[in-house]
Amino acid sequence: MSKLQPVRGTRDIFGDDMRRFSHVVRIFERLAQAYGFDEISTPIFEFTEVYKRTLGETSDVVTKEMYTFEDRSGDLLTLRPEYTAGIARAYMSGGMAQAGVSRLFGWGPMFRHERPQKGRFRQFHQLDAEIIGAAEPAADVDLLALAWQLLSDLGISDRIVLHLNSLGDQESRLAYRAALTAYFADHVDALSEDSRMRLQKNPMRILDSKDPGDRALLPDAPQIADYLNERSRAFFETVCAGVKSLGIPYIHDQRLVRGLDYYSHTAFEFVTDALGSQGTVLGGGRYDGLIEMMGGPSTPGVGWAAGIERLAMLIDEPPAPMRAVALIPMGDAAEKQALVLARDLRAAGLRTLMDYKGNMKKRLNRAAKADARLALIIGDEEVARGAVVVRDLDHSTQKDCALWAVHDQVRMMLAAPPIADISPAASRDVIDAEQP
RNA sequence: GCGGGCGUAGCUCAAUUGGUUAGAGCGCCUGGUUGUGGUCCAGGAGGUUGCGGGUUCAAGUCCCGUCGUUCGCCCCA
Repeated sequence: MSKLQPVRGTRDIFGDDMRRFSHVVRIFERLAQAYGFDEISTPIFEFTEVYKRTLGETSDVVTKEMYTFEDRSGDLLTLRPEYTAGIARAYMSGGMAQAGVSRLFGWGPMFRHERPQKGRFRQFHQLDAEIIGAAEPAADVDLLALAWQLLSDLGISDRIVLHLNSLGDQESRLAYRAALTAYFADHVDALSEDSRMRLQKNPMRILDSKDPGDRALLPDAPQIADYLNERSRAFFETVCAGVKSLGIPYIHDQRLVRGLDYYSHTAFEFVTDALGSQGTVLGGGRYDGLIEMMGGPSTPGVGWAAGIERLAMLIDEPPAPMRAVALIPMGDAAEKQALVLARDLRAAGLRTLMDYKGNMKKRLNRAAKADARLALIIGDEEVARGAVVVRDLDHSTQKDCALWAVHDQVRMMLAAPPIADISPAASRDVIDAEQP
């Protein structure tokens, strides 16, 4: 292999991968519109402070995963590792706060300097949906409904379960954190090395440790649910009730915590077992403290992000592109005519392929390989009498057609069932009936 | 950032205990067919065996490094 390779953890997306990718994005855009979200696009880099302040100094993203660099004017910039902080920043700098509740969606590349694995890249892409300015649990439910419908429309919801938890408000969280710290402090000797670090930085993360020793301590550990204050408990119950009425299957996963500092109340992940250890396909939660943390007015918010690559890996075959019409001009005069014909067919929205070289056999061959449905053959004879041969590549039938009637003829033949939809016997009949 | 597996043609894979000119299928190109495709037949192109070093008379094969990839840890989409 040559040195011309993409940077580690990045990749070119084309062919089947690109079709899957686009399909995911298209379904998302359509749904987000239906749910009343407005599209937003934010820069793929921000001042480093935007992420440092909001994600938490001790988070993995900030301590070891950011692509940070100094630009020519000496500003410290970071390629966005996630979408929410950038959108929150845009919300403030764009004066959206005056407009009341903002329902925003977007998608694009994210960058994290991690060890690549299946379903994990250094440049990856996320779908993102946020509701900023709504403090009500109904907003959380609304967002979960969008997420679930997305997974359903992609045809993958049967392989995915919603893990739902509440981290409570600030008060609840601090109380729980204190209790948790006290509990684990009594068992420091039994903790793994990683978890001893977590105990210092973010004790809640010990809860989702995979270390057997750590896990043995969990059954007796304090549970977040027992530390939720009345407000937080009511909030969570409303969210759960909404999820239930929507018929979204979920489990209350008390060990679900999120790595970023800005989360409160609702936290959730949609998880599949089909992607190895990268099972989370969509995740998010409520971040009531985020905007204040960034220096703005106290503003509630909820949101989620989904990995496009991970979703694309889970879906079945994406829809095939439109069957094409292939133009096969033979000779100079024919080529001129084909040029105009191609322009008109394309203007009419038909996928039209134009082949430039080779004998008829090769051109027909290429047309068939490109999955064209029809071939329009124009040679000197046809030019001379103002006609075109329209060949149905599925049925191996063809018709002579006057130039002025080509559009109608093409439409008619495209409307006929493709070969896949008719029985072999019927296909033979057609050929017998129409083959010259 | 840490640990394990794997890198041979565009793709999927062969190549005996280290042995001489690294093969096959698929795909691609050309011809058989001067204007009729998918089948068939014949031919062709395509490789610094990821890269670098080492051991050896001899390395695709063994050793070291490196890059990539993959699985797990960490964490997440």
